Amino acid sequence: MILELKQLFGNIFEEALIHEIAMVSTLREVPEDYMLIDIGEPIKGIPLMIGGAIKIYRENPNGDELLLHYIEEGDSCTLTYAWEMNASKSKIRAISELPSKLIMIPLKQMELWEEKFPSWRNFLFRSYQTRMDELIETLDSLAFDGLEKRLINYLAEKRRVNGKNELQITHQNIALELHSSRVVISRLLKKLEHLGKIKLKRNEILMV
DNA sequence: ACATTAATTGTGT
DNA sequence: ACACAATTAATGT
Repeated sequence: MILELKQLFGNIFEEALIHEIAMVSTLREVPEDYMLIDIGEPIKGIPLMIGGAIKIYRENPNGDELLLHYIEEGDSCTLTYAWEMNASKSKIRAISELPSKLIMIPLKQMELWEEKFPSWRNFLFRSYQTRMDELIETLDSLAFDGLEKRLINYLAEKRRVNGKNELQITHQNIALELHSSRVVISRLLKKLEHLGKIKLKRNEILMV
């Protein structure tokens, strides 16, 4: 685990911190499509992403979900940290998009580190900031963009995260993640296909 | 190989 | 949004 930590965080964290992290944390590897935490579950710790990608969802009381953003290697889920203080129940759902590797840090240690290691405070702060920026971005998109633009963004982001042009996904799934309906997504995708932006197959979308 | 069923996608109203 | 048709994949016999 020290190896992975040094690789990704060697420049950010001091040696002593890396060792402390390695002492108290556990390395987890999860397959694709694995739910790491669901809404309402108690938060056990904060993840440091080593590899892969995780989708973060929000859900309303009716059970409608909405994809908020991804976290990727080098990221942490600082949102969790922000509200872990008061309520220790998760307000989000996290599902792996790819097979992923992550280090789970128990909550207890983290407060100590804030005092002890400036680099840790820094990391939290920076991570927090980028996360907020991302959230604002998706919020803007929700508020001001039409569904078509959101769909295009979604596809582009998915291609980037997966690193390939063939996206294995059903229209129904896209509809759920964007909080739309299947029919609407199908129609928009068809339109995009006619525009030559994508090619549609069953269970797969080819980005051009 | 064939029939049946379920899941996914396309289209009209 | 709803209903239905068409297509494709999965499963059993």
